[in-house]
Amino acid sequence: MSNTSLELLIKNFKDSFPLTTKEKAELPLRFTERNVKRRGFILQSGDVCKHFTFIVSGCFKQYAVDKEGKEHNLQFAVENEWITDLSSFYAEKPSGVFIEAIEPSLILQIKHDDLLYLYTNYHKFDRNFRIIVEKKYIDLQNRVLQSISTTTDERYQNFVIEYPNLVNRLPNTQIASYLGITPEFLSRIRKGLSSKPKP
Amino acid sequence: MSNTSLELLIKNFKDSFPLTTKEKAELPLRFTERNVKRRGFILQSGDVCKHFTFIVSGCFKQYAVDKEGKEHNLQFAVENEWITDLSSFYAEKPSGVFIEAIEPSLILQIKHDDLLYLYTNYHKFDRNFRIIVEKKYIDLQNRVLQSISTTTDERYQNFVIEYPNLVNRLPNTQIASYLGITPEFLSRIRKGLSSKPKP
DNA sequence: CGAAAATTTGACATGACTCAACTGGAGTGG
DNA sequence: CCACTCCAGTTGAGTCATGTCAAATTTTCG
Repeated sequence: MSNTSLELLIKNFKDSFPLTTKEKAELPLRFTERNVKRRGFILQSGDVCKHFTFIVSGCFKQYAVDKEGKEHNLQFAVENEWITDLSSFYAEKPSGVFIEAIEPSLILQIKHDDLLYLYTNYHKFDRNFRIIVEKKYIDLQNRVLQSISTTTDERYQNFVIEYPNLVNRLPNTQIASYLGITPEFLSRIRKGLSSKPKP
Repeated sequence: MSNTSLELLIKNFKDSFPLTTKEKAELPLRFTERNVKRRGFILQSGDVCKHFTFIVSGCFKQYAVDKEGKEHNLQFAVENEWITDLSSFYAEKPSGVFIEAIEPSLILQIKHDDLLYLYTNYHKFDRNFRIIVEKKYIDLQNRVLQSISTTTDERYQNFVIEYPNLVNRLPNTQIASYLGITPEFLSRIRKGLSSKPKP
């Protein structure tokens, strides 16, 4: 594991509860560094999700594919964020989603058993991963709230405000999939058609 | 705290990681039992969410109110489940949601500081609350996936299959609010209009 | 029992999708 | 450097999904 990767990981934990020297020493033993090419997968539907992944650099999307073959983006994740399919990872059951690199990426991955080892032997990891998931839960809940209470316009505006960096990095097709609308309709929203009052 | 309440709480933890005798002894000291009338609030928008709540019996809804005064249900929770506004609870900031009893209910509540006390002094509570939130996260993610990938019909059908007990206990208005549709349209879905081919 | 809430229904308006065609860049190979 | 393809993005026309509003009916709960 490279030094810069390790430092970013330590810094990420530090934002919740800083690690002790002994805890820090575990990281290179338990995490594996890996390069992923653009369009590379770290999880495919049907496989068991074996890793909890920390993104050092790059960008990923997590999506499900419906019966008609359409992709539906569940989330994006960029550098200094975590991604996994929690449901598959903990239950060790086949996943229903894909996790794919949108950009060439550098990641640190920990296997299920190694994470359980950390949980069991160090109180702090239980705590820090509790907080990681809590933050993700809060994001998801805001998203659910938006999906049931706002117009599609507003949801797009909010996306632009909340993830300005993603708007530049992603094609609109991907954002449309995330918002649950067609690319054509997103195009019209962007043109401002739907917000114009009649002349 | 009554014995039956305590037993249900212990049993709830046991489904993740069973508590030791010492840990069990903390529960009556840290949790407070409370009766809530139908339509009673345990959290109102604008207030800080001070408790993590375990439901012994009864049923609650968590919802946000938009500018037009409409309610949007984020989640329901029944006996043997947990409910709080995580975002307000941990940040100790004013909440944007209400949590209201749909039925007369009996609950156990723990305050922020008491929960932090348990987290700090007993590894097991960090772990068990990590698992509680992970399960809720998985539910939410499935919900997001449905909202961006399925028709309204399917979402209602899934709701009926996944929460058969709730369908009996809740008025359809509440379910419509949860699904993000109008009560009128839900009524039509239930009539099967939207799936019927033309005569 | 009586008031308030929930449900259903009809007519109409609007949001959002589909499909097909067109535009305009970003590679790629000659 | 040009011609070509490929893909994201845009646009228009028609259609289906869902919302709005209003009224009639039923259910629920105090």
